[in-house]
Amino acid sequence: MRTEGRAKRLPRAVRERQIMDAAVDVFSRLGFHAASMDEISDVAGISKPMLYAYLGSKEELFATCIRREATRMMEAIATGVEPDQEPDVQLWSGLRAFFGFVGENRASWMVLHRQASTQGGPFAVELTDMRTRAVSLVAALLTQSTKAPATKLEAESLAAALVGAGESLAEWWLDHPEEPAGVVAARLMNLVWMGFGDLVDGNVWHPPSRR
Amino acid sequence: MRTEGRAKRLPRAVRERQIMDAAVDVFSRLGFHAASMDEISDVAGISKPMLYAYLGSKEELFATCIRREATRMMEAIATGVEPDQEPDVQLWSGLRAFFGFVGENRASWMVLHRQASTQGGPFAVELTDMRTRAVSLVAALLTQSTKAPATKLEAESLAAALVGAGESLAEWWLDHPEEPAGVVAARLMNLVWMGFGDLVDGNVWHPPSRR
DNA sequence: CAGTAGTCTTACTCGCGAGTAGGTACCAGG
DNA sequence: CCTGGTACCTACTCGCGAGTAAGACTACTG
Repeated sequence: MRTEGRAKRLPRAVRERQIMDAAVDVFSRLGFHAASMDEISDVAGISKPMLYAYLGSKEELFATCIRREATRMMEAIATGVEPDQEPDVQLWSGLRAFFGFVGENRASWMVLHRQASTQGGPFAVELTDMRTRAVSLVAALLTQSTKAPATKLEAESLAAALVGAGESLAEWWLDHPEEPAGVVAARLMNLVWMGFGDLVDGNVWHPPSRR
Repeated sequence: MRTEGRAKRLPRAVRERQIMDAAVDVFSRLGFHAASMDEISDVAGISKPMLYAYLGSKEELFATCIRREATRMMEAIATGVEPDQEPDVQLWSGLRAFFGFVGENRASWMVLHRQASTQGGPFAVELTDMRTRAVSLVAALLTQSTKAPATKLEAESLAAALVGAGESLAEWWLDHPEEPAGVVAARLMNLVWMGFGDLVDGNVWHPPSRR
């Protein structure tokens, strides 16, 4: 991963990108505390003072990583989802987009999910923000469905459970990469839409290919 | 939380308990890296060398905490679940036991879920062990249900999703402590057993009080 | 070609925290 | 009252990592 070519004297914007990429990589592998600024500057192929000059302190750098990756991910999902469709189709497209993103951005996902959630610092804010947006999205989807959950609290907690199920399944997926994204997404779709009760009886939810 | 009475010259077994309790408390609040041995010994009301004499290095201490709390939790669930019952009732009792434990042992839960899962060290083993046991438990429950998921992989991933949903909902619950454990458990039960599809149509799952 | 702005480096300081050396108090049993 | 053992302490060493001082090298601009 180490940058080799020693390409010298690059413009600031480019360097910042390189540094951010390196930081996400290192943070995802080691976690916030265990990651050292020396390691990050090393992976980025620059010296430490550059790092401080461009991205500030370690905490600032981490927060910036979170923000960037969270934005990337929410955009990926927003792009993938299809509004003005039946609730089940909306959920389905959202899940596909989510698992698609995780599959192609494992490091981003690890920084977001594992690292950010544990460090109680100013980062939790960024992360909680994104998670809240995701939960609200799902909660809105549930509420808009006819006789769905009554109270706001109920919808929110169900949405939290669903988001958590997605996160956890994504985590599991990291250990079983042989499965394609679509299959994993479909599985979760079936779980949350049909429920075990129906699955036990052999009733499954079909993707919109039949439409 | 600081131990005041300066009760002196206690037998080793008692001190070890105190130290473990203090360690779980500190680890849960600060995480593995940010927690210092000085802080732990301070909270436990003893000096650092005692800590090292009794519980070994920081890593050993942390691993011991994980093991103890994981065991406590799995025992709580095993005690709460009712085998030889219909699958839905088994799941229901398991969920109740789980949320009951988390509600009364927030610190234990945080150490287990947030801290242990992120530190890639030798702890992950302990934690993964427990999680695997939990997932296997659920997977077995699913497989034993008649026409349930075909492949082993499918059952496992669904179980992982369910366990994750539980973890996530427990996390959400920490921010909404006003809700009683039973309500939260019932909500998850409805989600995973009935699915949104049924919930949207107003079909809910009833706890076994009707039996 | 001097000046100025921006890129980039080596070589430090300094505090924090893991782990330890070397003791002191207290309680057995002889 | 001595002898050993166990509980317990103060006061260190020492490395690692965050953050910085001070300057060098390049490139554009007049």
